[in-house]
Amino acid sequence: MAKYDPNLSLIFQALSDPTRRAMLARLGPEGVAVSDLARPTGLRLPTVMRHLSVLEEAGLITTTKQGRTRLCHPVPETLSEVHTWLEARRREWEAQLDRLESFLETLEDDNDPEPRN
Amino acid sequence: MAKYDPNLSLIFQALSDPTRRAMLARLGPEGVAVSDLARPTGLRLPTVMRHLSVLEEAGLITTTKQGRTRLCHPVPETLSEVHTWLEARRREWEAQLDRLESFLETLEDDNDPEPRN
DNA sequence: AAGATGATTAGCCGTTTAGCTAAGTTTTTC
DNA sequence: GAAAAACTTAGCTAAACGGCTAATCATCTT
Repeated sequence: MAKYDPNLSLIFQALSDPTRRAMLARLGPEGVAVSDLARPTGLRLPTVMRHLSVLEEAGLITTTKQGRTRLCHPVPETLSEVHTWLEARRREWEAQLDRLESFLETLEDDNDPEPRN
Repeated sequence: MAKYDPNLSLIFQALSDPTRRAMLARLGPEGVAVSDLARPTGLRLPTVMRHLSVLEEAGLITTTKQGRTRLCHPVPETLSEVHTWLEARRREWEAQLDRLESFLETLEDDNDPEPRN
């Protein structure tokens, strides 16, 4: 089933850098060339290459070579892995919220004589 | 509106460590003591404290002192910030998929007269 | 064929990270 | 009131990170 290793550590690590997040946000339909991704960052090309390889190893992008330029494409499926983990935590933590809410409601019951259903 | 700085870098950085993710997954309704979080990790207490302070600075947990023990509580709202960012990327990247799909369909029409299922 | 353009490799450098030990501090508990 | 329990602080180390330059490779363009 799981065709690729989710490796959340690599993914989160990749996402933890603002430059890399900005690059992901600039990705578009046709694929974006390395130089075009580099330009707005103000960083040198080797530095940008490093960022891109981090993103690629995390599975967040794929790249293809066309002539002398390399195009970068987003990989949405990898974000799903993050989403899955997030939702798992949220569900686990909701139990706490539910209990907190009912606790707060009992407080309201003390102050508020309205009937309950 | 935004009452606190989302600081996605801190959040993703905090989530990039498997030990920290495991600790988050062990958080429960009543709050969990530092020692109880430490035990299954096999790490020394100062190391665990470091991890917890990273999580706290990222806004992923809050801690309260009760006597000599410190209890750790999850902060679900912070996960929402991540969720928001993720969904933004997914929406942006979907445009690509839609265009790619229709592009592929045009190819199929050209090359392959067989019906598709 | 030469030069420009885009990417890549190798390697340096200061900072941050994740672990540790050793030595506190503060609250129980006996 | 002494010892145990639970955390805390200070400080060490090796490895990883994020930036850089310099030099090289590969592909257009003229």
